[in-house]
Amino acid sequence: MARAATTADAFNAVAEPRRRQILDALATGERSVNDLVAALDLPQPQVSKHLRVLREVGLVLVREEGRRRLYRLDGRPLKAIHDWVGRYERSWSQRFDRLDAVLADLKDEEAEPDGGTDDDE
Amino acid sequence: MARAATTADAFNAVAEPRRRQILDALATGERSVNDLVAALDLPQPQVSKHLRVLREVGLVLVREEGRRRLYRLDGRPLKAIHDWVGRYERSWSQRFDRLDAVLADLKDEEAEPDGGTDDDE
DNA sequence: CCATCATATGCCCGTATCGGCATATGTAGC
DNA sequence: GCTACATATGCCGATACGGGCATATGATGG
Repeated sequence: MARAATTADAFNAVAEPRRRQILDALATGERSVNDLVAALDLPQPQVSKHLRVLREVGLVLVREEGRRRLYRLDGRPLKAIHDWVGRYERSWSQRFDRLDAVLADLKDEEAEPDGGTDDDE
Repeated sequence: MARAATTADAFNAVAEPRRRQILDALATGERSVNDLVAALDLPQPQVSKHLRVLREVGLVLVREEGRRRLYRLDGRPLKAIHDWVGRYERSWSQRFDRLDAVLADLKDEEAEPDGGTDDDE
């Protein structure tokens, strides 16, 4: 089977650093391919290929203007990532550490009703 | 070169759905490998391999208890993802749509000072 | 119509993936 | 020590990636 296609979903598409760079560059607004080539200092074919992936997962939209193509960000597919990752916020935010400790203690008590080390608070 | 290693960073590690499932299962608390095997209905070697990847990027911690290994979530590496994705929140949140439209209009005016279609808003 | 600019595709390579299966390592208990 | 359990590792095949480079497609202007 191998790894899931990069076009499988936003998670895979965005795992590639260059693709994130492209999105970052597009955050300011519409840009042509050549614009991006200059901004990211990458060979043009690569940029086009990365844009293809981003387009297939719906992260960018294209608009044709004369002979150039203007790419535009569409971050909606990122919401899924944000939502999923957001569920773990407690696990890095100091703000939730105390709560987690309490929950862990409660779980321990469930498992061992006789209570073990009753480390304070 | 090929795709970046799955162990390159949290972005790549988490792009794999099964690994997300594992993290989800660990969100409740520590679990042994066999626990996860049962919960996810996956062959044990696969679970072990996925756990290896998650460990290498620091998303899980292990604790040895007798002959079993208890894995525990450590979501800190997810913060980078959350931070990056968070910068795009405006692009999916309705809350920011109006602001974006205004910004886009401003940009258009910059580009075409003679004004084009002045579709009201 | 022909040359030029802008972008997309195609092909080759080396690499690392994930899945499946067998097996190695390691611990527990008799 | 040997057997059973728990987990990790190794090897295989298939796949598709990302980079490099050449080239096709497409639109513009003379």
